[in-house]
Amino acid sequence: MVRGLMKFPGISTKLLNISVGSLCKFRNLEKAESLIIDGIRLGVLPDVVTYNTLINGYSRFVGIDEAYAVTRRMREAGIEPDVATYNSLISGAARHLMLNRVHQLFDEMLHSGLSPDMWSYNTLMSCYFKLGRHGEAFRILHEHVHLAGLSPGVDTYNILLDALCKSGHTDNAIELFKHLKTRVKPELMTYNILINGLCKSRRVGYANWMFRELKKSGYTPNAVTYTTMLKLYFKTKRIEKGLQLFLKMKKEGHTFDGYANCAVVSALIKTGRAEEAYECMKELMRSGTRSKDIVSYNTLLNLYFKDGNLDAVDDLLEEIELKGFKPDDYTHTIIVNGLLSLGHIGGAEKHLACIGELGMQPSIVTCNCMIDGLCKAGHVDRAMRLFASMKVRDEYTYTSVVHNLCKDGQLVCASKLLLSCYNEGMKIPSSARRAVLSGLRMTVSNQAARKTHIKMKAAIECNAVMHP
DNA sequence: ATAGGGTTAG
Repeated sequence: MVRGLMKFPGISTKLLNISVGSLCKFRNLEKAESLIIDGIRLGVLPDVVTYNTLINGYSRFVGIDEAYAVTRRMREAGIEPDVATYNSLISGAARHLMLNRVHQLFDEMLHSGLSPDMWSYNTLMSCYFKLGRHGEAFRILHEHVHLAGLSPGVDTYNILLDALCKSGHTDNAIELFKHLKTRVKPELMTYNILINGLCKSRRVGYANWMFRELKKSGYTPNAVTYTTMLKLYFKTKRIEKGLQLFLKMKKEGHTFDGYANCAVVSALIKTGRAEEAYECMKELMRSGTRSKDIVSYNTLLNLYFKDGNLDAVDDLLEEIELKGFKPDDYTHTIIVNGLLSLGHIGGAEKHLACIGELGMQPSIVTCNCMIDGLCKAGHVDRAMRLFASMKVRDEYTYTSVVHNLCKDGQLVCASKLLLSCYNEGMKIPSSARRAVLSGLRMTVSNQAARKTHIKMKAAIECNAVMHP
């Protein structure tokens, strides 16, 4: 291949870059590097683009240190890194949320006399957003971007909109959308981000409005748009409408990657339609290898568990390992929850322990399932021990514990936990409050307990006014 | 750099 390049001096480096680019794209970094070395031997000199391509590959697929090591080799070859080099390194560090590293690279870039561009700042801002540090992200936009004389592009707005939506500030997102339309042309992605954010916060009317805006602006909805709408239908219990949309998606070729299938299957499982779920899952597994990822395996695993098909579960777990997919938090939750719902309490506890042995930390969702399952199997004491050991808990943890303590007659404990939720501003469904109050209302013979109950009731009712 | 799928309580 390289010998061929020799025949075309001048364009040979361009051809080298194209080859290096496609090798890097398919994670073939060693081959890309040896191609560069062969090239040098034969007089085809790599340029800054060649090295940037390689650095980008290392940064994406290997690691930030390995990517950085290439910049040294680059300098040795007499080529100085440019802004694109640093942007690749920065995005690698940002992907792993290594904020210190990101800042270090910014400093180094400035010291080399290079100015960060809009892409650099976009990466920095998205890193701050992912860390939940919105204030600092906006500070970068207002102070650094404008100071540098840069102006936000549509991609900057996309990042801002997504962050606003995901943090629940959908009103601000809508305002920002109206503003950005006066400055840049929204992309299809811009609409998709907004529709998704509006759907997730149940702003159905606005979501439909944005969908119409999308079509008015001349774009055609894509697989992402439709999958988002599909989820909205399922969430609002419009199963038939969702299934109709899925049919349309299939006809128009929007189900190639299996995303929609997974959404449909899990909706069918939840509504007890296992037969149809199997049918839909079969379509997914028949299609290209691209759609068989850990998410589709998790979906299928959940289906087998909900169907009580433990033999199929075993086979599937073996297949997952054989194919080299790595079980994630969802996989473990599905296993623990599946075992619990089939009455295999000991098996679930064993699996929970084995997560730690695999070097992973059981997720909060997995623990929530375990707590709920233990309670329902009558082991409230064991559940409360796990509850006590959890460093972070969410509304699922508390809702489950409060309900189960009520059922177990531990009303004072349930009341205290419920009150602590109100104090922390946690959103607890009103059903939990009703359970506690009706428990407390039951007459107790013991005079002291009765007094405590009355006090608890008063405190909870007082909170009910402030947290309806 | 930025969009969609899979797990839990009532």
